[in-house]
Amino acid sequence: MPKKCNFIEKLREVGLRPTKQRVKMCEVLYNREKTFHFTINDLVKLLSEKMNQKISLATVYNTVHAFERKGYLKEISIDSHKSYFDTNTSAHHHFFDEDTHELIDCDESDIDKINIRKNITGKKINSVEVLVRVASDNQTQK
Amino acid sequence: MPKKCNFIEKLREVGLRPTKQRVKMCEVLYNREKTFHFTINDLVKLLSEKMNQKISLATVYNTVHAFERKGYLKEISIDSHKSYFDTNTSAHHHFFDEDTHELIDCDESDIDKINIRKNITGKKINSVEVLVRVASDNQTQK
DNA sequence: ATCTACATTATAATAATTCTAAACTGTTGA
DNA sequence: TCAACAGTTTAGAATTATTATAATGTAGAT
Ligand SMILES: [Mn+2]
Ligand SMILES: [Mn+2]
Ligand SMILES: [Zn+2]
Ligand SMILES: [Zn+2]
Repeated sequence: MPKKCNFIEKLREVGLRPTKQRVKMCEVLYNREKTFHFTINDLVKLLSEKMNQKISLATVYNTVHAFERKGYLKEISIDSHKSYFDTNTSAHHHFFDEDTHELIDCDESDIDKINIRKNITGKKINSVEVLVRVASDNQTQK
Repeated sequence: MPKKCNFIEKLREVGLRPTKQRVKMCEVLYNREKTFHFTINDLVKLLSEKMNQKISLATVYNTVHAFERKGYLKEISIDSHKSYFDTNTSAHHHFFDEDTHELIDCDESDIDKINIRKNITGKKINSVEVLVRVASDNQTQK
């Protein structure tokens, strides 16, 4: 996604009408340095609090899924209880902080290339992703 | 878990009362060769159909979570929309068949040891797990 | 300006999961 | 042996995340 505000172009390119709700969502999601990991709830809060944009919950869901279909967002499974999304849509690895429930992207260099020795007959590999769960080091817990 | 039916002992060992519901669940979960990956729904179906045991849904949830707390089951995150559980409670890797939604355990030998080069300050690594998504090889789709 | 397909919205519906409170049962120890 | 208690089960209600519905609005083309 672009650095500044011509999300209108980008949306049109993939065949999504650049409505003001979608443009606002793009601004929240993509006007930032690093990739953004979020839940629907995070996003709704950001839209209503930071931006003063009231967008109906249904639209947020619709738009997130539209972006996902168009390759602007990727769903990440770390918690079976709610959906996390990621503005980094490539196959990549994560650290998951079990204290803060924060996801952190791994760089290429952080983890050696994974070598899969087994193959399932008649199946091709779509993705290989590593999840590294981390937690507080200090033994402050009883 | 044991091969035959002294689940009563095992349950007592971890401080769970060996009620008939729990013993039946143990039989369904652990009287099998390979590790078992399942959703709550799978389990309820197995209990009512194969075994002729009607167990309330609340009890199935309660018991699964009790087993999880006691280290008899582990929750697996592959799908943000429902919970999968695994009778293999060690940290291990999986293949996930995106056609059939089936989980398959990887053996030690299937994937080389993962080398993590990055570390998050103040955090220790709890687990490192790989998810390999696979799907049908034939290009039968449009 | 008009039209039309696509979007947005409030609201209802559904699905997974958890809570509640009453009835039940495994275990303990008199 | 058996009453008593704590832990367990249960049906059903409540909660939460998500999706569907159907009426209204709007972007983009003519
Ligand atoms: Mn989804
Ligand atoms: Mn859970
Ligand atoms: Zn990421
Ligand atoms: Zn497994």
